[in-house]
Amino acid sequence: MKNLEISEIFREIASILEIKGDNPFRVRAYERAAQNIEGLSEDIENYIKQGRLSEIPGIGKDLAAKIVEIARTGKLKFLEGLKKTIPSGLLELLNIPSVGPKTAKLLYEKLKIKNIPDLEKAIRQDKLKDIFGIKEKTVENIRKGIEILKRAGERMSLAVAMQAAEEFTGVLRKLPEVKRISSAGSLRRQKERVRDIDILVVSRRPEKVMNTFTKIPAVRDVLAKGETKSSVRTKDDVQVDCRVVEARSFGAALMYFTGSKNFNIKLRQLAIKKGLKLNEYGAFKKGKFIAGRSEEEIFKLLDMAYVEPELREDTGEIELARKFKLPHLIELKNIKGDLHVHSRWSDGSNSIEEVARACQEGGYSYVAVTDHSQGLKVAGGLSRQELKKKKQEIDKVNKKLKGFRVLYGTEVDIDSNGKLDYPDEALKEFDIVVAAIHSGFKQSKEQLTRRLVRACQNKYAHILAHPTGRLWGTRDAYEVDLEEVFKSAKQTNTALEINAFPRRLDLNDLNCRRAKEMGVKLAIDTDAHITEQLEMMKLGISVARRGWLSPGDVINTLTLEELLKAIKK
DNA sequence: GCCGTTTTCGGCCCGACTGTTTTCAGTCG
Repeated sequence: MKNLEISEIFREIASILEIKGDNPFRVRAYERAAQNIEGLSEDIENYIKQGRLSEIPGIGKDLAAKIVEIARTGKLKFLEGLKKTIPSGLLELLNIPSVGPKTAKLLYEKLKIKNIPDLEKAIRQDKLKDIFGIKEKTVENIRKGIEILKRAGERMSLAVAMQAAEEFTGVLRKLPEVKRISSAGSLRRQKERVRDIDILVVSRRPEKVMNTFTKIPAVRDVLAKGETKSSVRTKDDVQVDCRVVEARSFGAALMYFTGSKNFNIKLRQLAIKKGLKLNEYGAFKKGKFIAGRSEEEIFKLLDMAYVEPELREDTGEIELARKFKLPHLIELKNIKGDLHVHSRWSDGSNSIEEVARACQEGGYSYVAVTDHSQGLKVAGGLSRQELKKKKQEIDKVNKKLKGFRVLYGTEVDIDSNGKLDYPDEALKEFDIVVAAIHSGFKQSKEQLTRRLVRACQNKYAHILAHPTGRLWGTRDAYEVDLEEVFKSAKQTNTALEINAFPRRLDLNDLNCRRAKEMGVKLAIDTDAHITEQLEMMKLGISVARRGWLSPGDVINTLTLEELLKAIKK
């Protein structure tokens, strides 16, 4: 996949052109192209091979040629040339909050500042104030910005963002002045990583809300405080923005604040074509307010279907919404069971009965207890002897429980050649076989692909778990030809997993969408090792929704009888 | 640099907040 490589290059070009003061629309063209390529669910090499590059929005003749050049040579002459025109460190200045292209350029031209260390030195020597237009406050903001940049590591996970947001909405919701409140931004779009948190409030007393908001205990710095909009940074280095609007603007503001940016831009363009103006206060015709109270109202006005927040990335959803052909997205309540859960039999913490009762209380009608296989000693993998005892325990629990079924399962290891860790005569005894790679991540792409394909071809393997092996913060996805795996999964009726474990979320949203396009069935599982982790199903649902999945694409939305029929190979 | 139900040229989403200014440019989302 060259998709990310290409979008990185286009982003870099955009940054350089911006500093150089090039046509801002040209800059945006590169940014837009970068974003659209990043959002593709399909390998861009397929587009090249089939001459379909111009189908990608924002890709014209010129950018198409550049994409081909990068794919062929791994480089782009245009960028190499551009890089020579400015010092390489200058781009990193743009990462400093409050420093944009104009300031970066100014710093370079007046003080020959080429990178962040230069800038820090200049601040220490009090040289910035020599520049016309820069005074005490600006220097202070830049100094703080550098600090923030150094502290702020990566984006936070969706799970952490949900919690952080609750710290703020929980307090604000209790104010009598707050009529409505919602989180927005990438959190509402349920992206797997979130940079900052946006909160939208309806109130007639914005000053009260702003005062409370900026004084919430978690706040360390107030970055900006206005009449209707404020930004703070928490002690955990999370930026939180809060905006107050009137009730009649709630829908318009929610839409605007939810984004994505490209989605908003396209909708506003659509509005213009219809003789309307769309902003965060509403839709206006000749300056007169005509809609804005709810998002639904605005979509209706634009002659399109409601677009779920998770789809708002401008990757084809707007066009489908205008034809009223959007997929009906899966919801948490559609899930009837978890097909990948560990018990005390291997490395889990609960008995089978505890797992079963927790699942039943959660509203499920089945769960597959899938402990590790014999080869995975570190995780307490089960010998064939132990399997027999485990099966007996499951039978016992099943007799006890009414209206619920524990499925006899395993998470069987896929060895370095693609063979499964139990022989077929053991595998065929299981109700559910989940197969997964746990070692040999550094093998070649061909080897890894072959392993997964061979696992699909096993007659008794029902699900491929965490198919790309990524563990956020620990290791990247291993090299694997997913298109090949998808093809094989489709042919052999093997489902691929969306592992809902917060550090995994594997498959991710884009891969998930591609899998669906190729006709592959998915399973959303938590891989829970203690019953509390069963809750993580909601994160898997987020991925699935961002991956355009409907209930029909996911096998664990089926009833027990349907499921057991559907997984037969 | 892209794009076309006004256009193949001339547009390109829109507004809040800040700092340094006496009316606005820069940054951000």
